[in-house]
Amino acid sequence: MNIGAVAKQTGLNAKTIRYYESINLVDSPPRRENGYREYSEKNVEQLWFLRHARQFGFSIDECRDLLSLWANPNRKSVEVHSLVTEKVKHIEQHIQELRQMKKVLTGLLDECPGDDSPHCSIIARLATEMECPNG
Amino acid sequence: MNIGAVAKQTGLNAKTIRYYESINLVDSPPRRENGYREYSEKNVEQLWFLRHARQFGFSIDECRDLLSLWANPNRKSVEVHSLVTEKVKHIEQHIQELRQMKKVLTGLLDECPGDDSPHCSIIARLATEMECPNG
DNA sequence: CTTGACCTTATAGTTAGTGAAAGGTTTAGA
DNA sequence: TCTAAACCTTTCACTAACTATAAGGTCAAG
Repeated sequence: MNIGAVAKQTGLNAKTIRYYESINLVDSPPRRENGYREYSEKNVEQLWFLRHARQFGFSIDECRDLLSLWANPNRKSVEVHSLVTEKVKHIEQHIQELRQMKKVLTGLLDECPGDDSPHCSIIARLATEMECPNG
Repeated sequence: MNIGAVAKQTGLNAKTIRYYESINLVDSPPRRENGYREYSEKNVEQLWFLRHARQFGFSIDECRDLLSLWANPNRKSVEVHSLVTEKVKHIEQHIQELRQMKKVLTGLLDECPGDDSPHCSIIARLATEMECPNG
């Protein structure tokens, strides 16, 4: 299978696939005489795995760990479980930060007339020395 | 005022201040004979503005727009209002995406025993061809 | 024989800085 | 007066995860 077909099948960009290879995230497929990459079943499966893991929001480094756990028949499921638990915690944190930001900005919007006048409390607050709105 | 004092006052890193200057986000302060930057009140105010805007979560490009609105006495507050409204919308979108991710991962966690056995439905799901979990 | 769709590589750009290298200046202390 | 610390300067390289571009080789159809 050529890279284009693999890209179409997995939904990954061909450039992304080459990128994953360049950072040694996946095995390098063998090359044909003309230099083209020839993907085996196993190569394609790795890429599918990555496609899914990335969609779940895992970083490249986390994907590296997941791939290694996948490949290891002696893995303990608790390792996977704690990796994912950590991930969920980070996501929760991120959500909290965004909620706080949204709250502050929404508050500012209420104070801004939003008309043709130049008076705007948002601008005023940005320009004024004040304590940190997020903490 | 030297860059170090400005950094201490505004809470911005000196490198960050130089960086903002290098991308023409703020006015370049004049230099002394020894080449050191000499910050005026106005220079420092711009940096304060940036500090605040960044804390509110605005990107550098958005800060550029906000700075320009701030400097423009003929601005209409509706321009600021719609810029911030857009920002809030993006934050909401982002939150929704993270919520969806969290939901899926939490669901996976429930299916994984988290013990010493290698059997793990999380790994299994990542390895299996399936439809996109986010949409 | 040419056109277009493939494939290859290397390089640079994206965000918003941070770290390091290598050096000049100033100030405080011995 | 010398020196060490604490400033300041610049430029380059690095981060995450690709994407875009350039410049070129290969292959299949008409």
